[in-house]
Amino acid sequence: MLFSKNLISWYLENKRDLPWRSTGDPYRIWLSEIILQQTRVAQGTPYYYKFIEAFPTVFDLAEASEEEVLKLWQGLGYYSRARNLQTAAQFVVEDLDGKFPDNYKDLIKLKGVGEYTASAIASICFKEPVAVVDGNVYRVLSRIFGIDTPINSTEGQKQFKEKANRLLDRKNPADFNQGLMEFGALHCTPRRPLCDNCPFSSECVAFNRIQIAYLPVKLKKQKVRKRHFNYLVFISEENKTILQQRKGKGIWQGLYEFPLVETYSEATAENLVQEEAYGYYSVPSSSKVDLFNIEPVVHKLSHQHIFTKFWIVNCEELPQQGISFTEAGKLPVPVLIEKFIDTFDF
DNA sequence: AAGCCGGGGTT
DNA sequence: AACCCAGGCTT
Repeated sequence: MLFSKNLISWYLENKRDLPWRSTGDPYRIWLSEIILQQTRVAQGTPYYYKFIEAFPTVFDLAEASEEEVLKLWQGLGYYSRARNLQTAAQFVVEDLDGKFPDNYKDLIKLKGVGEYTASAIASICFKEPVAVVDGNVYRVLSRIFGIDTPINSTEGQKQFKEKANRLLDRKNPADFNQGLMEFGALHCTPRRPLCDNCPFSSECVAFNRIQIAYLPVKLKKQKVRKRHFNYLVFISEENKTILQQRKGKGIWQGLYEFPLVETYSEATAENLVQEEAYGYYSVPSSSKVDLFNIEPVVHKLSHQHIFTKFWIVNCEELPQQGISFTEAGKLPVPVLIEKFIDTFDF
């Protein structure tokens, strides 16, 4: 009780003025929460404005094409969020008569809405007493209460969820939840938290034991996979090129890229031609292949490092249907491709 | 339970 | 280079 009271008063004095804090519209809160999944406020905010402008209501979003949504989402990453966003919007319009769900149980049925997001929307928009547990909450609670169960273990998730729900101010879950996250984002930060000016320092277990650096506990780190991508940048005499859509599983699903030859190690012009001979792409024998970048471009994802070579293929006619560079610029592409296009400057 | 899914900021 | 970010889905 004292904890929640202190927390909420800290929040009311220190909270940032963010665009989604001036609305009670569950559609807008939902949109902001999806955008902010694993994404910093500073990175997500421009996208929030773009989406609200392009799709002021859930009906507008439901009617858009998937390509339009992906193009607006371009650069934000985790593209399944964009696809799920639209699936959920269409579900709300077609199955719920355009009325957004107003409780946790129904919210979590939406594609892309998990325990965290359902709790956030339910508490913020409808004052339902359900505690959120995100990265901030793990950090703040583990430190103040000295909980050293790994936050990415099943036991840890259960434990932190129970703790948050016991602490929750059931009369004001909106400010409690946002306050806990805001406190983690602004004050109890991962590195160098502001302990000398902390309203909880007298009771904080980590501070009293000088163990801030050791909490929260997180199990192992995933090792990074290294991949070698070779993009064939076709350029015809008509100044057209080839982009194709990534399908199936894996990264960048639904986005467009140049024809890709992936190799197990760094490719040379010789073995690249051999790879092609295996039937991926037929490069017209009359065409000239030039390596654009001597040193591979390293594109780093959280779980993969992609070493990339761009091969310029000048040819009279394209081996398949091509598009102009102007059209290519309108398609959603990974940041890796976007940066190349900007550099190459057709 | 573990693996996969982006891009960028911070240290 | 490692860690983290208003996590969720698939296997």
